This record gives sequence, C-alpha cells and structure tokens, in this order.
Amino acid sequence: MEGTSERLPDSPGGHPAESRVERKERTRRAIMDAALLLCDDSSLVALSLRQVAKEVGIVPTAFYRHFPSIEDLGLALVEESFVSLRAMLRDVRRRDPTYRNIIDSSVKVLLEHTRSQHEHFAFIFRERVAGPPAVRAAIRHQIELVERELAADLARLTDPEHWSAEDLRVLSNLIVTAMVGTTEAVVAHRPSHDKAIAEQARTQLRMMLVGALQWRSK
Amino acid sequence: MEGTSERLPDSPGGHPAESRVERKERTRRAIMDAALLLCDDSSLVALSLRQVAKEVGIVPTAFYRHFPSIEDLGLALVEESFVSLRAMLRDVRRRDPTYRNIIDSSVKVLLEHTRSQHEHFAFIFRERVAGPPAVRAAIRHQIELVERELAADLARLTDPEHWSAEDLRVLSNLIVTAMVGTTEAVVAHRPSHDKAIAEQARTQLRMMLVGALQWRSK
DNA sequence: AGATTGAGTGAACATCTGTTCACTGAAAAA
DNA sequence: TTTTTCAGTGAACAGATGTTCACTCAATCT
Repeated sequence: MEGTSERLPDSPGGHPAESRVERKERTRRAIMDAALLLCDDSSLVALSLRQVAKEVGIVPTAFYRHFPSIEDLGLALVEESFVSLRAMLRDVRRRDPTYRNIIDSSVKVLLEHTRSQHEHFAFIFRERVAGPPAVRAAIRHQIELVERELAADLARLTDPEHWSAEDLRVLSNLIVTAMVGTTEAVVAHRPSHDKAIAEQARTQLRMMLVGALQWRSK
Repeated sequence: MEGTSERLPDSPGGHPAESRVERKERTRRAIMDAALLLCDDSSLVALSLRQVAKEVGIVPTAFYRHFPSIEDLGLALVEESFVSLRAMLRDVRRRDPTYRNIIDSSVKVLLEHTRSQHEHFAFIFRERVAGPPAVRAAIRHQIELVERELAADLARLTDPEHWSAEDLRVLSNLIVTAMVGTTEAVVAHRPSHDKAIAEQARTQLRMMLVGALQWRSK
C-alpha cells in the first residue's frame, strides 16, 4: 500500500557502466514521467515537488538538480508533449496510401496516437486551460503554430479564388478546435467508445469539408 | 498587503434585522464567490479550504457548516454556473428581432454573457477538464444535455429528409465544441480582442451552416 | 596520482494543510 | 420565559509543503 512504481537511484546492478550524464538524463526522464503520471488525475497546479520526488524515489532536494520549480518542469513537459503531437501531424500528412481519402486516414492516425500517447495529449489539453499561466501561454502558442501550419496545408488544397488567407485561418482554427474536442473525448472515455468517437470525428470533418467546398470568401 | 476583499461576519451594522436563514445564505454566497475568485487562476483541485475561509473572513471550521468538502462546493458551483449558461441559451433562442439572422444575434449574446458572467464560464470550461472527477462528470453531463437541446432545435430548422437524428447530434456537438472554443478565447484574451473573436465565431458558424445546407445524411 | 565536480542525501525550518473538539451567544421554538 | 438550535469560534493535532544548508562519494578532469 505504498510507493507506486519506479525507483531508480543507487543503480542496483541493472545499470552497470553508466556515465554521469546518462544517469542524470535517466532521473530527469523519471521525474518527467512521474509528473505526467501524477498530474493525470488533477493538474500541474495541484502537483507537489515532494510527491514527484517520492514517486521517483529521490529525496525532495534532489529535484532542484533538474528543475528550478514545478512550473519549469511543466514547460519541459509542454515541449516534450508537442514533439509527440508533431510526430502525429507528420503521420497525418504523409498518410497511409491504402486509405483513399484524407478524412478516414487522418481520424485513424489521430485516434491511434491519442491512445498510445495518452498522457502527453491529456497533459496538453488539461494544462492548456488549467495549468500555471506560463504553461498555458506556452501551450496556446504551440497550438497557434499548428493552426498556422494547417492553414498553409489547406491553402494548397483550396481554390485561392474562393478562399482568403483570413478565412483559411478561421477554418483551420475550427478544425483544430473540433479535433481537440475529439481528443478530449478519447481521453475522457474508455477505449470501447473509440469506434463511436471516430465515427463522429469523421462525420464532423465531412460536414466541414462540405461547407469548405461551397465556401466563397467575402 | 493582507486580506483581499470581503469580510462579513459579526454583521457590523449594515445588516440590521437579519434572520438566521438570511445570514446563512449570505455567507454561503460569500463562500461561493470567494471560491470562484480564488480558483480563477489555477483550479478547484489547487484550492484549499483555509484560503476560502480566510478570503470570506470566517474561521476554517465554519466552512463545514455549509459544505462537507471543497468538492461539494465545486458541485454547487457547477449548478450555479449552468444556471448562468442556460440563461444565456434562453436569450439566444428568443433572439433580438432587430438582428435579422440567427448567427449575428447568437454570437452577440454569447460574447455579452461571456464577458458579464466571466467567472462562471471560465469555471465551467476549466473544471470540465481539470476539476475533481465528480465535478468533471457533472459538467460533462450538463454539456451533453445542452447538446441534446441544441439538436432538438436544429431538428426544427432542418429538412428531416436529409438529416438523421444521429447526424443532428453530431452537428450539435460540433457547434457546441466551436462555441466552447470561442468562449475560451474570450476568457483567455483581453476585451480588446472581442471584436476579432466575434468575427471568427460568426465566420465559423457560417461555414458550418453552409455545410449543413448541403448535407445529406447516410 | 590527486583535485574537482555535481547528483543525490538527510536534517531542519517555517508555513500551510484538513479535521477534531468543546465552546459561545444570539435567533428561533417551546 | 425558558429551552433548543446552530452558525461561527479558537485551540490543538498530525501531517504535508517549499526551501535552506552542510554533507557524501563516485564519475570526471587535470
């Protein structure tokens, strides 16, 4: 009924020849994993340095060797989480050729990544609204970048006659918002609901696509 | 550099003849207002009973006369916040006849209510993903009800030939998600951005409307 | 070889946390 | 009037919190 999982210092034999930087990187990883795990059912703002330290198996003061504060830990987690998210976006762009349309393959990739990268995605969409101010700002900034990239993608797929740059940004924001909603639904429900969530996401993308095809800016 | 605002017990003269139930209701209100204020820049899960008590101006133990825990306070705030939100929806439905289309008047009402009921709306959309589990569940349930109602509204506006009940639910979810996004944007930015946010919300609703008009279920 | 670096230790601190308990005193009920 | 009710008090508790400090001791540098 105590200590939950990992314990790493005093490299107990499994890690024979370990350089100093390797070792430091290993506990840094352990800290980030522990934080991701612990704030999964609350938020960064409710996470204490000592909880993290206990989970990792180090003494509280050792935490400072890696991060000056929980907030800085949070910023590191934002960066890491967006590496995950961008990997997904890369997969979406170079889509599986066996799927003949963009929507089906995109939703497929979205669902798969959300399930396998659960913690990162949940972290982003939770701390986006509930995290410490600096973390919130960092996440919003990253999402804005994603929106800009999507707008650029859409520019290549739409008739420049009918679509202003501004409207592309607005559509991009709408699509990203809908996909954030899908991701939140995946995280909030058991995997058994995934099929229904995927169906809804596909339908919503189709609805927006139908609108986009008819759209005339201004 | 101490105590932020309200202080109420020992009714200092301004409240001459106050019945016992009136008084209790007054501190209950003060507790809820204080909680709303204090968790505005973090979350319910990071809010302590003692912070609330100090802010209200009562001793920590007095808190228990009103709520058994912070979580129950949260559930009360959910109910109250949705009274706000439903008042807004009522305003949207019986829209101002000087506005000739639904979209403009709806966005207008949405923006106005979001600004004037700032704390309630911010509370809902923050605790929806970051609150204690019971609070999250309560909020999601309420939002689902709103989606159902919107779907019923849409059923009256669309051709039953082209729209299945399921697709109406899906469209409803998309619209609600987009409007949640708009609300979050309002709360996250200064009032000076309101005009741009409103313009984006209108455009997004128009895009979805264009899609809806062309839609054929199945 | 010896000197230096730095991740992790462990005690100590002041402060904050939720919760208990017996209490007061005025409004409401008898 | 006397009795009861109950919102708010204040002390006390056991435990958790962030941060400080002087320390160890093995990997690295010289």
